[in-house]
Amino acid sequence: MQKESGTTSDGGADAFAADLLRGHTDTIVLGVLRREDRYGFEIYKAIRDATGGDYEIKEATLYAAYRRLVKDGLVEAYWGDESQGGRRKYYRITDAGRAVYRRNVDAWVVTRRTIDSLLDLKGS
Amino acid sequence: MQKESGTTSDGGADAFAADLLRGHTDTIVLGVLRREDRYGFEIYKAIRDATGGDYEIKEATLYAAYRRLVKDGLVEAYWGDESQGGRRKYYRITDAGRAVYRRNVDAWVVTRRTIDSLLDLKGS
DNA sequence: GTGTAGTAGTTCATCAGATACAGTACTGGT
DNA sequence: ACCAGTACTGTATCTGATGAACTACTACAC
Repeated sequence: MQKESGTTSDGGADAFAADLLRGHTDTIVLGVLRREDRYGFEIYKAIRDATGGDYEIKEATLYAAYRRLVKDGLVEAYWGDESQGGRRKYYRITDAGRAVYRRNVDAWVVTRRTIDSLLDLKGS
Repeated sequence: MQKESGTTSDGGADAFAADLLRGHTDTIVLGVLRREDRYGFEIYKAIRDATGGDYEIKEATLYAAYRRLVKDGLVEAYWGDESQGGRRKYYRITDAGRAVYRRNVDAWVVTRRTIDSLLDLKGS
């Protein structure tokens, strides 16, 4: 994508979308998987619905996150036997994944407080 | 299977630092400049102190942000006349900058709520 | 006088996450 | 048959954050 002479302050009206979630994707996925196993597209839809259209974490972003999480041993993948040709790859959170999830939630709380204080959003 | 990300056996413990602030840097800088003009290193110190060591936005990151903000017309830069060789480059937020700041704060509130709900953090 | 540390600013190469885009494959409705 | 939606994958590209190195001045010590 290009800037299109983006000096106009309006050019970036919707440009701040999902970059603000950057770095939190893995934690969000772990959060979804915390309760039960889900398959990839299901997680995508769950997040898409939960964000209510405000943000949308793109499929490619999520599948990259799955790959990362599997590589790091935080989730395990297995193919569901839909047997009608459906090929759903399910993900299960591991103990290591739960530990990282808890740690990342703590980190998120700190992050939230940090940004709030930097933006002076205590009670105003 | 394995958890260690492979790069460093122990480095993962606190490796989640400032990437979580990613995308918010510009807004944070605008937030600092909202009240009064500041020079680069001063902003750096202000943020470093405000984060209390939890995170630290690196100098290079901030100077890159200043460049970006100036390029986009959200802040203006001018040299302070310290006249003792001191070379402090001050930054002043523009009207466009204030507008973007307000918009980004709104976006942050949505982001915060979004992540909170995805992590199921209603009341913690 | 030299050394060292802190202040202040800048440039550059590199990394990693997010995304656009393209592709494969199956299913259900018209 | 066609098309939209489901479901998964791969790759190229963009951007922000960072490490590292650099210039330059001041202050304090030895």
